[in-house]
Amino acid sequence: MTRASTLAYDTVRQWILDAEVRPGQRLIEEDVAQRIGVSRTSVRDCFRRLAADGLVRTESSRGTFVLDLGSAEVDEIFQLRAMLEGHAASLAAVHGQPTDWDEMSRIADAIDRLLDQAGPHEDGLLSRFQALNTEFHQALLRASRSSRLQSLAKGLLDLPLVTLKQHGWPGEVRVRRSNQQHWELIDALKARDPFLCRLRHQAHILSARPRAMVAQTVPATAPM
Amino acid sequence: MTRASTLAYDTVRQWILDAEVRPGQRLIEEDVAQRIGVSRTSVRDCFRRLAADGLVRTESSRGTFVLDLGSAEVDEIFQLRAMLEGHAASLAAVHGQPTDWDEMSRIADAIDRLLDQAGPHEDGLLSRFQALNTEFHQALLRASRSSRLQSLAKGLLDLPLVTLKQHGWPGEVRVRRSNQQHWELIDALKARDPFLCRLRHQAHILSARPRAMVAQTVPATAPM
DNA sequence: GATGGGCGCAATGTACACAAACTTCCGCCG
DNA sequence: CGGCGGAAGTTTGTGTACATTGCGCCCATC
Repeated sequence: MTRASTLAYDTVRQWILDAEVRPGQRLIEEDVAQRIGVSRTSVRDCFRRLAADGLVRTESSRGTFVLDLGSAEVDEIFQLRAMLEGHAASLAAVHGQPTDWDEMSRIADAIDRLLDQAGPHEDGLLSRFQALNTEFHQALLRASRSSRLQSLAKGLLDLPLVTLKQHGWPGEVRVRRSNQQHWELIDALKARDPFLCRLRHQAHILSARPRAMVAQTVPATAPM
Repeated sequence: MTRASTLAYDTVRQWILDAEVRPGQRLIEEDVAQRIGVSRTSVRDCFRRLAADGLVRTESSRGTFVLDLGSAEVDEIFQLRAMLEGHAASLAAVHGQPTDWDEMSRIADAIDRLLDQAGPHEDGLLSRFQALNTEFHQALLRASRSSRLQSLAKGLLDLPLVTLKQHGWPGEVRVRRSNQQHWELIDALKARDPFLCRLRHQAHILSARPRAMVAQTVPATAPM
């Protein structure tokens, strides 16, 4: 699993996240194997790992298909992320260390600098922001010191990325506001206020949710 | 993936849940393949699926090892279950159908009958109760009509089973009380009270948590 | 006697070949 | 003309053989 299988995994994963393969598209083992230059065995192995991540689904004897999320499902994922990462934020307020705040500050600063340096609408800006944003959220998860929670929430982080990419650049105003919320979370963490951390981070995540189809979910039972 | 691989998956999964292989034990692909009567290929496939379930972990080039949970991790899992399944309960109160209540009632009734029929301490009673109990919780998850939440929570259901088995039969009083809580949840679902459903089910799950090491977690930030 | 390096074995990782299954398309019958 | 059934082709599932890697033991040297 050291070389070929991991190469295949990284490659196909990037294809999916970069939308180089369409959502819902069928991936044929031999095609993928030839494109990457490894054997079908390794590709099958990589498909299993991607299936575990939820990035593809494999139907018995019928093929594996790239993740295709409806807007209702995207909304569902954001709700779950709000619940799980909100919990992580409150745990981080208690179990986190100053080095964790440093790490998160470093990433938030990188996002600020990215926005300052970047021109009006550079290509790849969205991808670089998403990468840093994901890093920030993962740093928070690590700070919670809860490995199970970490792996659960991590599994939800990447899923909506391909959908979000289709929405295009959300606009500098929204992105700056989002990073402002990152800094506010860091403040609450430093103050070691678990309740405030939970609420701020939940609000932050739900703010980033795409606007379509916010109805149909149940406000009264929103995650707390 | 239809025959051999699934056979291997079911078999090894049962080994783990029945504690026929020790937690932390290394599983050697060829040994397992010979014991089950399939090839190493299928066993590798089944290991990947078990790793996705979290029942084993595979270290690159070093082997796959049976899940071994410390008591702190078990407690962590129960906290997460309370949060996730509590949310599922509130969603079920809104999205659930009468057929769902029927299904859950059927299972709760089966648990009652199991306790009535069984003598003082029949062997395998614990396993049969755990099976029915898992069924009940899965029925609730289905009633939530949230596929993502369902798969997340389902992944946590089986994990502590092997540890719980080591604690032995919890006693008829506790089991009857647990099933009483099942009936109370069904009542709240029928009343379509999301908030009450969430609270009752969270309390139910935390009640079933093993007693050791309940400290070290953070009461003030308990999942809501 | 202890430590470090190299060699050998065992288990995993990879490739390829064969078998089973699903899909599709074409022909036949109603 | 339409629907159903079968056969061929494509794709996945499984088994086996080979390469690679990690680990431990043994021997040599200090």
